[in-house]
Amino acid sequence: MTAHLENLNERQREAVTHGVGLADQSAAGPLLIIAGAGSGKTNTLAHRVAHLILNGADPRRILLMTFSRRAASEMARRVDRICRQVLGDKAVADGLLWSGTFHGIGARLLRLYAEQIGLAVDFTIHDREDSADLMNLVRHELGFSKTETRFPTKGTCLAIYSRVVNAVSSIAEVLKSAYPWAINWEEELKTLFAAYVTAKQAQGVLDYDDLLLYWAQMVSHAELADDIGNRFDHVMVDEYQDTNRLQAQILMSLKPGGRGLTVVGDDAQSIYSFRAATIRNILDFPNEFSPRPADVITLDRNYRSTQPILAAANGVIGLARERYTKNLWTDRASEQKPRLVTVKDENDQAGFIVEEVLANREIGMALKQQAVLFRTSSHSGALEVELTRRNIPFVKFGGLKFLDSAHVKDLLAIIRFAQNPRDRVAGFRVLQMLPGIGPQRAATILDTIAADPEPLLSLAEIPPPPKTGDDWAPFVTLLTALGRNDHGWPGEIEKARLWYEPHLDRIHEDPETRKADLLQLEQIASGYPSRERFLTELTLDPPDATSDQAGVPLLDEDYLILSTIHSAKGQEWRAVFMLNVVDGCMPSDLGAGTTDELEEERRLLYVGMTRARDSLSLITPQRFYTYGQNTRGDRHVYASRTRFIPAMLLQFFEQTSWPKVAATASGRSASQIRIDVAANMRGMWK
DNA sequence: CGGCCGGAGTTTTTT
DNA sequence: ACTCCGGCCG
Repeated sequence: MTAHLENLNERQREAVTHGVGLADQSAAGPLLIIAGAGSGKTNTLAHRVAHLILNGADPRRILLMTFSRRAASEMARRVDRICRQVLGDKAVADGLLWSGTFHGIGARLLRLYAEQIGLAVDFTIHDREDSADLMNLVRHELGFSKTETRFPTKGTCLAIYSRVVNAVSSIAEVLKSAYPWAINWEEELKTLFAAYVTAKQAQGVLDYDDLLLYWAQMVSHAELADDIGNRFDHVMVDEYQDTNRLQAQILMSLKPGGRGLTVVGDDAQSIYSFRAATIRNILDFPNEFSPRPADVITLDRNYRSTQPILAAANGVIGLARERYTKNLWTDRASEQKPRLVTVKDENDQAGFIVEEVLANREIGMALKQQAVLFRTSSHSGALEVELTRRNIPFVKFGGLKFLDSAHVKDLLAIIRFAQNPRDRVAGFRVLQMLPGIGPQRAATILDTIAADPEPLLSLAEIPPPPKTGDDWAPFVTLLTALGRNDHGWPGEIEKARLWYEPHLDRIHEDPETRKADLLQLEQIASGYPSRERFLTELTLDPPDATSDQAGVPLLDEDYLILSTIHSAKGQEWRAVFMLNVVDGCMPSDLGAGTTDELEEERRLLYVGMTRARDSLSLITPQRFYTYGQNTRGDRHVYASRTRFIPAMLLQFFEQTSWPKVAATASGRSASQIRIDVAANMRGMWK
């Protein structure tokens, strides 16, 4: 019964067994696990869940909140494996029903309790862009688009709103700390946000922030909090350093005494403050409870990286202004220090990586075991071109998503409008796909049908807009069918696609590649049991990779990983390359304003470095391309090594440059080479 | 309604 | 340098 504990170290075992099997369960207080990078955090958490189940806990009553759904399914897989090892073939972890992200769990609970909190059960969820569109609509209606001096853009308005909500703060505070240039708009913003909230409610839509906000409101009511809290015997939260105040509030309402509550995280890896995450959550956690504070267990043995890599990473984080966790240690010895590679420019940077990646593969390291990390999605541009040219398959995580492309959003808007005809953003988008219909006419039509209890069916009674012509009838036929549920799921997405394709030809460039995307979307859709599930899960958990080829690479195919550092969180590779480790990229020029921002950039470098198992290369191009701002005209900038690796840390690195200067060793330069091209040409045909 | 032009603001990471 | 937004005109 304890065989599964044998592979753990003492600290991990302590974390896994904490509070389990006590005669008096009420003594099982809250637990904070500070888990350094590569310390077996996921493994420990998985063992804890498995251990609880093996000791009689009901998996259906365990709430497990991770940062992404990828992390959640990985966790479930491991829990299942551990349980099977002990119990034989009995599948146990299937019962792990409540695992997902904060937002995903929030959406589920809200549907469950919708009636009790006065929410439409069939609410749809707006992603960032939809929310911005709605904000813009409201901004227009209130006349803020025509102010004397410029009013903040829709994106900025939404960002301010979002921060106020997630940080449980006030408009005044947020403006003062993060948007000082907009400080005079406080009153208008208040009006705008009020109207934005009203609009969302009238249309039965929630945005990302609402999933947390409504949840928090729901559990601020004592009886509902009890009811929801009592559904779960154990609540576990991973990556706690990247949660915000609102999330902490939810957690504390759910388990006020902290019983059965476990949170895991590492303050040195907090990199989401732009999303209002606060490090205070994890630091203050122990003292949230009285009279007895939470127990704290620290995992500081690193199983991932070699000693030289860890020494360098420790050096970097050692210069942080504040830190709370201890240095990591390992017994994985190696002679190879991480490399600091100087190259001329971004092209050489790409050339270096291609050469190294291929060399690694020669010695048996699959492409998948290697990753290229960067601060900003656009930094990998030159590399992507080079990889494509050299026929090296890759998959990129982070940055622009499949779902962000206009044609995919178009098709989704049709489905969303069918699901929720009150959703004005979706309706607006759908109607404007037709020729002869712009914002004005779309608004009128939406107003007219909104008065009808069956808006989609009432479309048939609208007189065809004069310039829409023959396109009107098929449109009405489609939406009426969708409104009556004629085609069922997933059949209706095909009908929608067939209707849309001719319009796509008219609206967008290169329709062929776009059509391939739509087929792929249809493929994805068929994997979901219902329209509602499809829409909800796609919004909360979009497919996060893009690749150089159309379509998702087959699972057995080998490909190189390209990822933003943010998307690399929690992962590891044998070889890691980091692009543009120069001031201006790391730290990002624009994120280097305040000390706090700067400190977060430092942690970002640390997170990137600690992803590496065996080999780590930080690349510093001497010259890199930059987009305008103050450097007008001069498009290239001479860069210097990141300030996070000052001279005193150079001892931890091997400094090299590429290409090797040995190029002239053969004794002749390119200018001395003579070849007879003409003879070669003739030779081609002999 | 849709296309074109001029001006202004711009970040970068994601649920 | 680039994109987005809003205004103007056909």
